[in-house]
Amino acid sequence: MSETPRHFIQQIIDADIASGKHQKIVTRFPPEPNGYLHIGHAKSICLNSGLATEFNGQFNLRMDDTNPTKEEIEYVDSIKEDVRWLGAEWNEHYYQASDYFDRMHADAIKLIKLGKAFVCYLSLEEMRLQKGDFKTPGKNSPTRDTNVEENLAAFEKMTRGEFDEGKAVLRAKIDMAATNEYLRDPVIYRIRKVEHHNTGNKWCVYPMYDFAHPLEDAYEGITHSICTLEFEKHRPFYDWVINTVNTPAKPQQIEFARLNITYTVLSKRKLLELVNEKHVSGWDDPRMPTISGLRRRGYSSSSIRKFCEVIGITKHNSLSDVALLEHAVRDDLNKTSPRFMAVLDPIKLVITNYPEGQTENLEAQNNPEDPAAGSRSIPFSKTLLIERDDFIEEAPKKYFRLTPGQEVRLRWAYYVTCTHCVKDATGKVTEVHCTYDPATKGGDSADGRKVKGTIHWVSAEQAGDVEVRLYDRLFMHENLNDLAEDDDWRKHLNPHSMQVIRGKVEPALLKLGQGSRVQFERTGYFCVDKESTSQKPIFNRTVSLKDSWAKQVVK
RNA sequence: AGUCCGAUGGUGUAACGGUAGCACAGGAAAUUUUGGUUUUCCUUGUCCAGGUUCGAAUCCUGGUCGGACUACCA
Repeated sequence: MSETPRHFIQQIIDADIASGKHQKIVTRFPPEPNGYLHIGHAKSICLNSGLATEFNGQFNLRMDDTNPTKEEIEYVDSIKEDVRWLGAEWNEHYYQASDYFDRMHADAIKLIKLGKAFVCYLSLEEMRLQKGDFKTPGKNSPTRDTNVEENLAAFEKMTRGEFDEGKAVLRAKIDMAATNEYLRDPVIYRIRKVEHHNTGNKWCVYPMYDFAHPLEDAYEGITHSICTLEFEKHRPFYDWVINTVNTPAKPQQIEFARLNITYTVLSKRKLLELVNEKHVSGWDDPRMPTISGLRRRGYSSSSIRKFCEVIGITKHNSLSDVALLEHAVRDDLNKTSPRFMAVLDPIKLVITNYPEGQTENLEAQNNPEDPAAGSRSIPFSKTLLIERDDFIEEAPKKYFRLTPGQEVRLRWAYYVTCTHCVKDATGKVTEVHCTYDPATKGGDSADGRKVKGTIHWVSAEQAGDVEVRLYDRLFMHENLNDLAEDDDWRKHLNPHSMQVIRGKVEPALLKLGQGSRVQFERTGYFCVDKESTSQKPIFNRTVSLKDSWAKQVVK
């Protein structure tokens, strides 16, 4: 009878609490530190930490670092930073799979002693051949029935480094005829003579994910081990490990659908390639769907959490419209970001009847959505800069901006009436001229006269110069999971995903620190880039404002 | 091909045998010192075929379509 609908995982937990199966729940987010976190991970982080919060349970952050050849400390650091930034609180519950290597090794020996694991000397290729396929059952390994003592000794030799890589593995002994291939005597330990970023050279045998993961969960007392759909078929082996090793805790694996977003790639491999092939400037390029990229782009963590809430949790694959993400950030930034005026494509506006050389300061509200945000003062003078497309000499119907004879409001300033424009030899408009009504100071007319249009401006003399980076979607193709095999996803990169321009801004904008999020009135939400300095201010466009006039024009 | 999983407007989701609802997107209007915001209204949906039932998105059967799986990766 709750107002908010409950997704299937919440329902499972509701039932587990009701039945007394668990008094307290424990969830975890277990990234492999081999890449940066992206918005798809955010979905999982919000889910797991959100459940822990909702049920007053515990949330663990755990590095799943069981493969020393792919993982790096750089990634560990970025993952922690991103999870923290998202607001998921792990408190003291930070763990690393590599911290459990001793216990896992002991549990592998336990399996050998139970007659449930054996050392196998088949080559990779031989093992593949003997595995069978959908139709045909696999063949038993020649060493499948080796006795416990020999297996123990052989595993000891593996552990001491007496075999070369690939010469021996430890396998679970289950059933080579199982319809689920993950039960056909899967490999649980392999030899890797590589330094591990955490355990150094202590080990040369490392556990496989399918063996390690259920144990990690059990060691930590995870009650609900939530993962993505592709692990569904691994669940029988997950349960086999838990039950055969007979761990005190019995975590339950639950799968949900991973996130897909239109015009976006969310595979670690492709993101890595975007970085390595220099299609973007790095993992935190503002066009990247990584957490660090979104953050640099100006997304707030609350907008990302909101997005994750809105898309829901299900068991079927779907493709979320990127507009949902953009809506979440606009909605948040509308309420929270202060407004400023910035002109991105300037053209001169001369107020012919305004006194030459005079400057006055005008008061502007910082955020109409939030009176508590206060106000600021903006310099005004005879020569202003306005947006080039806020003037059209021969305007279409319903055009509310400047055109000869039309009166508009300069935001927070005066009503002005356009008189004419000045053009250069090529016919390009170089100046717009107008007259102002001194009685409309502040942007209001005492006689009740209305204007349809309000435009933004900056005072030419006082305006600051800034670099503005206009970002657009990285890809032009809607569903990048749906390409033909011979179709390279790189061919769908948007060549105009970043446009760098010079803008003119009101002075107050120059005082902002890196990461500040603002709205440029009538244009969009922007934030101060991390490369921004007082000598060279840089603004990133997070997302444009909705523009119903632009839609009108298209029609 | 086999096994498993799934299918609700254009998109993402809710409804747990009893009025198909919400959000986004799209459209129309009102308000507006941002053609923003806000408000109101509108368009569009239960994969198909049978069955059970007074009643089916929901349960059953069979199809169709989609996804996952054939690593000493996670």
